[in-house]
Amino acid sequence: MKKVANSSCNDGVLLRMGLNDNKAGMQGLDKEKINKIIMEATKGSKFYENELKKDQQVNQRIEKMMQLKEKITAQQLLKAQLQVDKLVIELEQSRNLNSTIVHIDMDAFYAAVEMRDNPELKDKPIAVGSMSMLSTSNYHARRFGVRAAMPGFIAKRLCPHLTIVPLNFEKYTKVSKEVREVLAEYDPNFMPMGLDEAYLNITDHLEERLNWPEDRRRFFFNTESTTGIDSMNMSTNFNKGEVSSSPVLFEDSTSPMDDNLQQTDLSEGNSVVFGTSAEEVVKEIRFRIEQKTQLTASAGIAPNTMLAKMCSDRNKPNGQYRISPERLAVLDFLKDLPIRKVPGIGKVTEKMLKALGIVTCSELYQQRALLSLLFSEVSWRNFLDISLGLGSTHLEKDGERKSMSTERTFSEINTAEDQYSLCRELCRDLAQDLQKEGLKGRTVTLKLKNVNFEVKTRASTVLSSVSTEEEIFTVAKDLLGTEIDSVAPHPLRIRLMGVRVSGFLTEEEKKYQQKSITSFLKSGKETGFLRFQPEKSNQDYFTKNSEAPFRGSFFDQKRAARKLNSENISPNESRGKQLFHDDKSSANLVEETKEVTNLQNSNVCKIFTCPVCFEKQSSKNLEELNKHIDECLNGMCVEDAVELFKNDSSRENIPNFVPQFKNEYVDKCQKNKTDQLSGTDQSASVSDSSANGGTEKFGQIIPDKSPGKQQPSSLSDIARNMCMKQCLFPKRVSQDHFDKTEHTEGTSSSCFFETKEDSVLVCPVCNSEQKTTDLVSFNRHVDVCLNKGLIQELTEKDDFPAKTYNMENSNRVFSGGLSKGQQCTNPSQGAKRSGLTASESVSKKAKSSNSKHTIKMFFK
DNA sequence: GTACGGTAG
DNA sequence: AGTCCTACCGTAC
Repeated sequence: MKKVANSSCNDGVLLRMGLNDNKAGMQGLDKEKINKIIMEATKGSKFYENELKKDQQVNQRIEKMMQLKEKITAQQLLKAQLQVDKLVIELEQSRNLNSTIVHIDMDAFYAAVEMRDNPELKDKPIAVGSMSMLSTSNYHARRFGVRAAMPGFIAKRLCPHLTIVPLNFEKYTKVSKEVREVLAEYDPNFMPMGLDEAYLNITDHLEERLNWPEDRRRFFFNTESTTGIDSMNMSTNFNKGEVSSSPVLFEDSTSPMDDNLQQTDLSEGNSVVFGTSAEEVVKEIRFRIEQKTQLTASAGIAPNTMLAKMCSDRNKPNGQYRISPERLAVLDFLKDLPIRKVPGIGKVTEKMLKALGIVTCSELYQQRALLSLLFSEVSWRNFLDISLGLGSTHLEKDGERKSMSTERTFSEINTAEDQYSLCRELCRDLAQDLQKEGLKGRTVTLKLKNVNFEVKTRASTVLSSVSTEEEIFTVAKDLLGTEIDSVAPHPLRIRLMGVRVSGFLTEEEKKYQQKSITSFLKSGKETGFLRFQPEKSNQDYFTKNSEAPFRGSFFDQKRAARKLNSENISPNESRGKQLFHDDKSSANLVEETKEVTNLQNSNVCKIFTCPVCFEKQSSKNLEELNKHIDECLNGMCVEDAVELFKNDSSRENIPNFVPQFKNEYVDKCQKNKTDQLSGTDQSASVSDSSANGGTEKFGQIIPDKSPGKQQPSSLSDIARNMCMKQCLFPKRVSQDHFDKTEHTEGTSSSCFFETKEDSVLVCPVCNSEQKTTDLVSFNRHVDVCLNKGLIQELTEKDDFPAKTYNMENSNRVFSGGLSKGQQCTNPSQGAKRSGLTASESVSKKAKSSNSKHTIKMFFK
């Protein structure tokens, strides 16, 4: 369904939209007439103009390809031939003919259901859909060129008597369920593809069936006829191989059952016994479907899904076809098969291949060397599989959904006001759908189609996943705003808007989200996060850890020590170090403790300790980690900033010290401690701030502007605060930067303050001024203070806390800069992100190794 | 990560 | 008067 007519002609838009396989009939139109009418109806429309434009783009692609082809030398081709043929041999060796795959396809499904339920439609040409778009048509209507994916108003011109029935999905779903009940008996793991199609693997069934007594293969005709259709007559025809009594659908079709009927036992008058072959099984399935629903299905039987699908098309409607599981049978089937019949090859690919003289699958095989030079690896390997008749032999349950979207077409909307409210509506709908499935995603995509049918998509990925109307709209409205601005002062004239959410959290991340909240409440139970089970194949993770139980990171222990006022931290335990390691191939972030230093597995949830809240966090990637830190930083709000002094010499580069922060910090420290002990959920304040009108952008909470709250008065205030925070709590870093930075342990190299001489920092613990040239030594002092001398001796050793605060490491994980996708479009965000004024923030590091995006962002 | 296009149902 | 909606994948940057 919903497929435009196959086109064997590749020239022009007209024929693509027309009909090419019109069967001769008393009524109906011939191909030329149909195309003429379509052309008349379509010519001059914006739609048509856009079709022409797209067509030209395809032509350009073809042109490029042909130029490329011209440059190919005989030698290159020969070399390619050898390489490809080597692969062919491998592929042949792996050819698997042992499965029996069935593809079931309900005939003109929606239309058939409507006809079944309304006898008045029986003899009429009908289509299901609306004036603007048809989903499918019955075979009667198809003779007039009325097809799926054709607008109703054009169909009406082709066939003025056409009855257009509105869609009734509930009904189709119900019928589909009935069909599926039958299918499940042959393969409990069958794979539905939409409402009207399914793949089955009947290999096991066939084997079992051999031992079945005849009675188990006997089925009775349904003698109750609740509708106007004479089901008895249908069934009789079914067995005799006569034309089906569904004349409306199949008036001019040949009998579906006139071949291979030998095995079907016509014994009793009201029952049939089916044989044990694959054909018989599929006949049985189709028989049962028809008895149950009064609808017919077509089917294909083959050794893999691709072939099965092509087979089901062969004797449509109400027919079936089988490719026997032999290599030659497969190749014979493909020999003259037009490539357009292959699932996955659409009109564009067809046209491109036609330009290379490839129309049939055997030609596809003949040109394999050339194709390997003109197309991407994925593409030409796919072509090769097709031409060899290779496909998947098992039915994979389709995995987790990857995106969810909603979009709407309407008559022109051109005022920003309407567009925003429409956008909100879409977000509301989408949020509802998302919540139904309990999904949250990080990427929001806005889709727009202007009145010229040009489509645009604009996406934005935020750090904390979204699912509510408000959250989605916050992102979507920005994207929309940018588009409106981009055409200003002209109005944005659109005919479609859509919103999509993707980048869903994995199950583990969902659990993590909940855990991270409860963990705050639990105030840091050591084992909390270890319940984050790594996925399978991570046995060694636990084996290693079972010998030396995870003790928590350095910070964690400190916090625990402080809280419990314990004096029993052994040096060994305290030496657990926190460092970050990036496994580029898996793009995962690893916090390695002594115990898990060699951990390489990519699927493991890594544990780290948040330098802000000191909670252990489990995370699979950098974004997640940074998100948490963002939330913590914001949760503590700007008052938590640490003071920073700068000597007069460089005062112009560093914000002035703001005295009030000093005492506030200390107070806040106390408060945090109490909060944690009393179970106050700090993260709650983060979400609250957005609920209270603070807006969340790019995963960061923009400070609540509500009156009564102490606000940093200006951008520079925010920047200063962030700058201060950055001293104590190294900020985030982009993955890019992270990847590019070398991972040299222990070398405390550049940090923001290293480049400036004689910084004076105030220790947040003892409140004394510390003159320092680098953060490492300052951090060391803080550590010492925190531990009240307990661990002091350790600080003398080289490998200790330096790593904890090591800017080399911290830089990667926390320090300034954005990844490409997080570029700020608005200067205040940019400032907030970077945490520094422009001139300040372009440190040596940023200049040299962070991408230009960062720099650009700084100066926005 | 973003933008766009191809494909299918 | 007038040409859908949802989802996935691949490619290029």
